[in-house]
Amino acid sequence: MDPASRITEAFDRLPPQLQAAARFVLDHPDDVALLSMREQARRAGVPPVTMTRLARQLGFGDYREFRELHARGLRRSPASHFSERAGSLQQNQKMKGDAALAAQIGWTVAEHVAGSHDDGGIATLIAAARQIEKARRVYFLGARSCHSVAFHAHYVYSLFRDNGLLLDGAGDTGSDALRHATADDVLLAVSVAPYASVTLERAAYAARHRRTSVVALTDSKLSPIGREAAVCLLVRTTTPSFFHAMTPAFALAETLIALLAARAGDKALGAIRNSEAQLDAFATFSPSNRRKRIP
Amino acid sequence: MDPASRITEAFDRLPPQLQAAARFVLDHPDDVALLSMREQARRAGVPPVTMTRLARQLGFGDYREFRELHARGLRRSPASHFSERAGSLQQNQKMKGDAALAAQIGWTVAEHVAGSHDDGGIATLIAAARQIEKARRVYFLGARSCHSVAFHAHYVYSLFRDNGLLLDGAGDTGSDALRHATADDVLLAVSVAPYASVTLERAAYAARHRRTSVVALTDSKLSPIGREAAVCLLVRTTTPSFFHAMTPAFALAETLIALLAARAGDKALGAIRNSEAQLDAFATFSPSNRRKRIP
DNA sequence: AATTTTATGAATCAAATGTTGCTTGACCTC
DNA sequence: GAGGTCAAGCAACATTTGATTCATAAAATT
Repeated sequence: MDPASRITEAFDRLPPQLQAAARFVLDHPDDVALLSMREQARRAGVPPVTMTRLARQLGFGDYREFRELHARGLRRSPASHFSERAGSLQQNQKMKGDAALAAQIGWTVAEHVAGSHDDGGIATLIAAARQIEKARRVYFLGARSCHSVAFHAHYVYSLFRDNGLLLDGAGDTGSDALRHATADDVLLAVSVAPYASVTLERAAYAARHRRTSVVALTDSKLSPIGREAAVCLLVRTTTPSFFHAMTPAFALAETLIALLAARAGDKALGAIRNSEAQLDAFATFSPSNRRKRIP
Repeated sequence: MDPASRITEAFDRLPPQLQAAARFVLDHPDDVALLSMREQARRAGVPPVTMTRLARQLGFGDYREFRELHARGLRRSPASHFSERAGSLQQNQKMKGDAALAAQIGWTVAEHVAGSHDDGGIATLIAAARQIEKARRVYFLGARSCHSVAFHAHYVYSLFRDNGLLLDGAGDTGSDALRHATADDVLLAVSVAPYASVTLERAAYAARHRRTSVVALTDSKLSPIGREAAVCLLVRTTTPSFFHAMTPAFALAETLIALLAARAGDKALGAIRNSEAQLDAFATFSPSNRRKRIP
């Protein structure tokens, strides 16, 4: 529950000194997260113990708990929706071992997905869409763990545009097409740590020698590819598991393509009908339960 | 001056370890203000000294100075304490057109990811893991939009097990390997609407003629492939966008593989070190900022 | 090849943090 | 007035924090 309302609710039942502390907390919630507890006590004009007691009185085990709740409200990407749910679920059910791990992975990733779609994320998403829309040709590049992302983006993109090219030819011919890249083209490059060398080399080649604008889908502005890029789509990849997660990158790529389709409007719709007809002719999909949307 | 721009400006002149620290700071500015310096160092994967040195290098006398600059950017204006950040909702409504769509997609998908990791989801996830663990061989199958999911699952799986096989040979030889499938094998088949015919045919062949158990990653227990399956991992694919989302399926697959790695414990760890060594020999990854986990 | 310079992490240090135990004093009840 | 309860604060505590020192390793320079 929101700590502020918890305080106001309990305020009247508090002894005078605790009320003084509570008032300070209520008036300076940011300080609770940013200052040391002793410093808060100093400013509130109470001895440090009082702060401890306040937290305890409000039902927290720790002052750390209390502080972290305030910190969560302060963070700029407050996607905390999922981890909150995680906490309660886990306490209720006392998941153990594998189940707990799996659950934590799921919630963390969900949070990362939501987090990459915050205001800043969407702004860059739109910037990327603009770049791609005016491109003569769009190259999709991603190696190893990032390959699936590039592949999928290209696949869906190709359902409504015919100027997309996936750079993954067999026999190391993957990037031959880049030889014909121009300054009017866009390279959508996917690369998160650990950064596959091929991707970096090819993106650098495209950017420097072909003057192609690079839209990077990566994990940091300062990643090798982020520095090369005109637009930088950022995602988190950390998880409690052994590996890092590609799901957030996948999600952002998917949204980007959906955004492009939406912006193309009827044009995209017509193209998709076209694709459907062609795929029908090949009996690509099972006839039962046919849906409207292809991918 | 803005610490972020000060970092990007000085980044190139920094030694590698300081760059690692700088990256963390730039990627997690909130954490700089809210976490202890040592904790930041831990998360950045550098010793605590490095953080001190970074602050000093950037022209701050103290780490405290550095942190306080970040804290200042975090503080809310006094007025907003009471409106309690109804921000996210309001902003969503203020958003228009593309931005609103993108935000909604992100939110919906995040919800689906979290939803597929609920109690039931995790139970089946563990059931699937059990099946796979005792398998002689594990086949990965997914066509079209589901290909990326199968590909990624196989890629990560192969980092610590050598009995995985991706069914996607060129020239329509994709499923020749299934001819040697046995009842001791498992087929992980990914198939969501609209269901690609190849996947269904091949899964049916494996299940009926080879007696191979099928673990299905699909959108309904009643989907063509769900009825064939021994274990059924379910995901939602609906979005407000034109297409349906593959991200939830991707996420669940990723968790499944992570779960397998975790359950394998040290065995998996050793195998991964092995993979790392081999990839190092081929200089697969960029040496800068090497992280611990591969995929 | 030799020498200087730079980069890095382990060990160490004093300062601070949050907590606990104990004491004091006020107020109430019987 | 004795006994009890509750607030409140002091002092000591083990931890943790951020900084410093020093030895070694790696680059750059001569």
